[in-house]
Amino acid sequence: MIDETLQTLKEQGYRIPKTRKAVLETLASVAKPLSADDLIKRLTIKGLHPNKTTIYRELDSLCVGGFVKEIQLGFGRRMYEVTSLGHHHHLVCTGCEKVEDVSIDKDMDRYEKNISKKTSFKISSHSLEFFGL
Amino acid sequence: MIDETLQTLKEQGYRIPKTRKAVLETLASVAKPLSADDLIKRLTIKGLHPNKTTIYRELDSLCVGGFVKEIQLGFGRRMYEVTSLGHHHHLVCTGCEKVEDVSIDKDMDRYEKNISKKTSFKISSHSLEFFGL
DNA sequence: CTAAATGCAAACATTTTGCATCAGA
DNA sequence: TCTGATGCAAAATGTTTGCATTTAG
Repeated sequence: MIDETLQTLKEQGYRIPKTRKAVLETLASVAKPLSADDLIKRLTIKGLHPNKTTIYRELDSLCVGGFVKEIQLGFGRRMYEVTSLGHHHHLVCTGCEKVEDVSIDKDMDRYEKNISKKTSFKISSHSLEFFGL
Repeated sequence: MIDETLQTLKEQGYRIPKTRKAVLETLASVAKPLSADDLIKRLTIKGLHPNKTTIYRELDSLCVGGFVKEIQLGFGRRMYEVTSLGHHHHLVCTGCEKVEDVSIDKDMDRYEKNISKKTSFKISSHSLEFFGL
């Protein structure tokens, strides 16, 4: 639930203006990657009229706080997802830009550890996308 | 060798102006993802002065032809690699943007097939990036 | 009250388009 | 020669910044 997230935000000194709440609610309920522009459209439907600057700043804050993360899908714009969905991968349709989630993580940890061992690279995350139709 | 690529290009009706040759040579010799701007800088050092429009168009053509592919590293700009390097994954330093290649593909095909079976999604490619320091 | 959040306009960075000109085969 | 490639200027996208104003707590 996002109530928990809001609580954490408050404790960290963030305030909870309606835009922030709506951004989190929207990202959580859609459960798909959205762009800044997607968010503006969805909030507008809800009767809010957030400035794009606000949305970009909002997404940035939430990323820094770890509540949201940015993902790269090759759409020519940044896409964002709530982290509370848990780690997963994406099926990306190269035709219509539709995105679905998949989780097939069993072996990924092993991979990461292997690579870290071999290369002394400190891995903090990975992203795996499948492209197709 | 890129001679082979150039030959293929010719057979497909492409011409081989010096910019195209230099773009392919550079991408092949650097063997790391480069942005349009990186390419312009490198070609300038080689005494060429390609217009950015030309470079973007060039990269686009080579992608369509399958000689080059675009990869998403979250740098805020598109990065390109020659496909002749073979499929591999990337270790991306989130501090300095340095990129290294890794190939750990043994199980990926199995994953792809599994997903295709379960979801009727036709996978044409995947990308896997590890982020860290 | 006061620091955080917002809006606006303008700046930035990257990529694309239209059109006239140039050049490889 | 003829079509593909190029250059230039301008526009389209997506994102960021500075600064004055508003607002949540």
